[in-house]
Amino acid sequence: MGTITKALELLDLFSKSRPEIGLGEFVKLVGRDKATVHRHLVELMQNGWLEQDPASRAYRLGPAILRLSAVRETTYPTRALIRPVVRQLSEDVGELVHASLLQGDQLSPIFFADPGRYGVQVHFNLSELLPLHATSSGLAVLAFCAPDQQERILTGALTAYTKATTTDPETLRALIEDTRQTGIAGISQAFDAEVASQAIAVYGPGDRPIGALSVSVPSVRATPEHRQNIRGPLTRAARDITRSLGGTYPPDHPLSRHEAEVT
Amino acid sequence: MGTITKALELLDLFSKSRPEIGLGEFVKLVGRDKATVHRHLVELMQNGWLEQDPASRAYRLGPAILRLSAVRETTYPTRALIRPVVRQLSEDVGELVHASLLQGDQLSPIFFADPGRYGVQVHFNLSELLPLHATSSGLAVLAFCAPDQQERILTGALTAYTKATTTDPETLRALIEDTRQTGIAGISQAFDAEVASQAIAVYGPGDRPIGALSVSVPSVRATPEHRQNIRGPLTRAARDITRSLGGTYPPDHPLSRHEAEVT
DNA sequence: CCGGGTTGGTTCAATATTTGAACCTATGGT
DNA sequence: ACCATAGGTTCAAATATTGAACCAACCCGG
Repeated sequence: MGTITKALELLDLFSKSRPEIGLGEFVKLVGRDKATVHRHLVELMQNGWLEQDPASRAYRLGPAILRLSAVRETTYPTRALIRPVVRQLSEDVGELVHASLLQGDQLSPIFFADPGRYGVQVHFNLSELLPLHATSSGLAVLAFCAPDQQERILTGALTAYTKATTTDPETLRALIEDTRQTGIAGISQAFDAEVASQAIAVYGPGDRPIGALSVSVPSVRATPEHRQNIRGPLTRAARDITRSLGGTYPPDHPLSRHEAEVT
Repeated sequence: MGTITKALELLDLFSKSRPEIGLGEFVKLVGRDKATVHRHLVELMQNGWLEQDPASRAYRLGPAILRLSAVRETTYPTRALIRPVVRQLSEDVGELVHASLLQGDQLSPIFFADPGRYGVQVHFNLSELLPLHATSSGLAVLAFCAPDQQERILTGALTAYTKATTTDPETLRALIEDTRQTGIAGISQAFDAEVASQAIAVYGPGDRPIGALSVSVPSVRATPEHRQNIRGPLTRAARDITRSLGGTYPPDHPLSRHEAEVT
């Protein structure tokens, strides 16, 4: 692992629930030497990627991030393109919908919408990275991503988030095979014990998925009929996103065949 | 310069006018070896900070940025706090107003507002970094920043953006001294030949400025009266921002004295 | 006001990582 | 078929990174 990756990992530790991190906490979280971590923090700070609270001495994300995210969104407005589709789908199926983009070996959620219709609704925490092996979005991507990446995930550490998380590589391979057949990944209670979700990969100009679109349903409402009713709108929405990102579904993906659309 | 800084410099090259950069272009821009640059690009890409267009092979900013900027804004909404003040000030003075945050030895603009009132209006390009020595915002920060940073800037390369840019360290020192007296930095035609601007530093919890608030006027309208009329609202707006960011003006800044308010 | 615990930060020799000249490959133009 | 250009790779040499030990400041109970 190179120095750059180590430094970027430090940045990835930030999230909504952990917006400020002290030196000691960093050390605990990444398990590297204090001197090393400190040097990295200082270098990130000098470049505006972090700033330090003068009082608590804790570090938080710096202004460099803001500028670059503005650059990315004005020149390549993925988020803006995805937003209306996610909103609409959420309305249509009456459930929480979120879209995320592949970032290394994890998924980075970039937008979610909650119809706010039922009393019970899935709560979604934007700004936490999602694992590929324990979420339907992850599975949707994993099933069609580069073979070496798939292998890396399957042979790597498979964290169990709930009792139902699949941590056996072979079982996971079977799930991947299913997903490759239908194009739709379905997972229940593997990341959150109360949630069942379905997801479809979305593509950009390349022939590998760049992310996924997912519908999450509280387990109590996850009947086979409800799940079935979601598939049509989900498929159409995923197609929309892929199209507006300038992508197409490659031959190895079921959605490349028009007649395969689930209705 | 450490590896991390080198990699982050690559990211900083992106801007609205340069949203995609190829390997060769990177090499020209940073003047480092192709192999080095490539290794850095790959590492940034593996972490989701860059992505590569499959067709053109050019690199662009990746989704990691989006997530982190969301984290920063939800937990420490600088941009959201600054936005209304910039808008209001722009309305009040009828000119382009922008706020930027110190990022290393440059300023990163984070918001601007244009009243859209006159026919001639300063055009502002968000998402380009601003130099400290050639902009009023920069001067406002430079006058009150850490001595070693000031020294580094003054003794470093002072790029001339126009014929009027101050590139002599001693002249710059005099400008800094002026700014320290009044708290307001004024510069004409030093960065853009058609623009004169005034700026005031803004502070966070620490005792060094974290950025600046600036009003830009087209040279043709920059009469002494107009400039004078701007100072009051600008001072009040800068105070507002500093206050809402949890900061105060330190003793070495003229704005720390309440009676010093320009009216 | 003392002393022990905690957290942030620094040093410097040992060492692993980065570096870059040269090389390879693919693509597009003529 | 050729050359030019751009992206990408290799491996020995050089350099930057590393981490155990150390220092300093702060907090808190006695």
